[in-house]
Amino acid sequence: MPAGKMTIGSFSHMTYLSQKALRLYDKKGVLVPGFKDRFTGYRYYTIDQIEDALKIKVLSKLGFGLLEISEILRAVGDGDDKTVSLLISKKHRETMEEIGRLEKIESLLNQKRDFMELFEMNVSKPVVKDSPALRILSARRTGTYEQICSEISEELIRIINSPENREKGVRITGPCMSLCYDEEYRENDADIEMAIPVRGQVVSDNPAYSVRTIPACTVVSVIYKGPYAHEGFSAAFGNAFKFIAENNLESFGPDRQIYLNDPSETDSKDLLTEVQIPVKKV
Amino acid sequence: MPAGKMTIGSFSHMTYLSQKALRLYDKKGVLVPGFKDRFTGYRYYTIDQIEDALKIKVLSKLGFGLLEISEILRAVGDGDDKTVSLLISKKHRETMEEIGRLEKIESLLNQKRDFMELFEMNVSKPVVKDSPALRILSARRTGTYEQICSEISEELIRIINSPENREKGVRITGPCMSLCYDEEYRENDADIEMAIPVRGQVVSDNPAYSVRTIPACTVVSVIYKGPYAHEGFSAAFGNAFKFIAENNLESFGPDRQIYLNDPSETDSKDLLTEVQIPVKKV
DNA sequence: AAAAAACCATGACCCGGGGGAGAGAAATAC
DNA sequence: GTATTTCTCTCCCCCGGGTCATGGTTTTTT
Repeated sequence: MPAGKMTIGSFSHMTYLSQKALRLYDKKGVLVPGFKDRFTGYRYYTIDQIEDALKIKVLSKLGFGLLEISEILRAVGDGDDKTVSLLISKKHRETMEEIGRLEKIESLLNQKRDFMELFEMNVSKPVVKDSPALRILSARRTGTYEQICSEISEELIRIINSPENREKGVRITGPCMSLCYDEEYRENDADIEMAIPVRGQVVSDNPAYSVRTIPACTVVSVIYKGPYAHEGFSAAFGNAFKFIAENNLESFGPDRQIYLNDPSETDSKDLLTEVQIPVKKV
Repeated sequence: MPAGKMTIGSFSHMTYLSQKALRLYDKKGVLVPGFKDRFTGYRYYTIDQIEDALKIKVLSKLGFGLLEISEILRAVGDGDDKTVSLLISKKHRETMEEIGRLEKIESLLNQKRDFMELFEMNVSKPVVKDSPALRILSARRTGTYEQICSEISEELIRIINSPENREKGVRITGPCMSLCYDEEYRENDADIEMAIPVRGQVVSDNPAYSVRTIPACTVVSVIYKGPYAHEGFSAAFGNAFKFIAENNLESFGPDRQIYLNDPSETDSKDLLTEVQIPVKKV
């Protein structure tokens, strides 16, 4: 019965598991050495454990985590085939999903070889997120986009910067935004509410400009970079609605555009706009 | 100029990057907030940084590490297209390799659905490793496997356990092994050296049994589980030699079989044997 | 002006090990 | 019997954040 027990080094040599890994398995209880010197802490493995080690190695290469490996080994020991095959098919599913994810990445990397293009992508991917309730000062009007935006936003700033409101601690709490009430996109005669998030009691001499709170809601959001009057801008909407359709969502309520930087002091090609489309929760 | 700077929370909302991630990026220097309150430690981001954040997010989703992302952003800033495309193609390669690896795993998981089969695999994958020099007590003889093994190993144990050698501190330092000098596998008339690793000065009354040191060498190794007289055993050799051929290695010198557990006290189906085939270094 | 709510900060643990430091133990050599 | 080499031990940092926990700040509400 030569070498009934082995040190971690020789066990490592036999199983092709690193000493580091073996120590970890010991700590995690996945593979605890048969003997352990109380005083020196030395680990001594038995020959029987080679088998377990080989199993662990196989499972590990297959992508199972240590916790799953422990479960599987226990289930195998108990003859619990159901648990085992459940874990297997779960891992199989996960692996296929991961492959799909990587394949998408691969095609992107392959396609955009010269890469700078990747950064020219001026429409981000659509994302579902929760938009908090906002207390806004706003006015709603019909006309062309440019007109309404410039007119109303000027007036909004004027109101907020009035001495009266300044004294009352009224302040802007977020970027300027517009809400579009049209069902379809229209160039002229758009029905638009221009708004700016505020804090404090706003006093307005113009009754068209009032404070209200838009409720929190779930939105599909894309960020667009570039001038307002660009194809990419509608592409942003396009992407968002495509995403909504693909995911069986239903949009409702006014779309929002949030002007993340100031048109008056930003080069138009660097403008950032977030498009938010409220959707019903799933 | 509404909201010239944002807290980490609103920046997180805009960029879809978690606060945790943003703090990490700050620490790693990948994306440092534009302003930072010296006393409270609060981070304030500027609108310009949204762009960087979006880039980082894209790169991160593509699988780049933070270090690589920093490099890319810097290179992009410097207009250093070469570095960028190098990093891209590197990542592309890595991604394809990863896909290949996962596809192999996927087919294994798919194929061995009922899984218990996976553990019935009684031949491990061939591996190249370095085998250390060993000081052995051995004898070489011609005959059938069974005969030689049982005869010689009995004698080896007898010699080592003799009172004389016991007193001199002679001890066994590893599992029993055999070296096969035949070019081809042969059932009868095999030329076999049976050996056992020892320590100390061994005294032998039989000149056929002598101590020598087999040199360290590189070997291809497979571990086989099961009875010696099983198909799987030759499968182990088969796997190993296939592996050697596939990797353009050249085998030389006697093959070794290492008997990891004791035949006399182990059920034959649980026997573990390591097959080592010395190969020339590449 | 005080109380409450929301927000932000740091820090530690988790995955699965690789890499390395410094100290103690075991084997070999003389 | 001693000295040297070789093992082995534990402890800490690294990847890229998710997930608490605890405590300070800011904003909002009353």
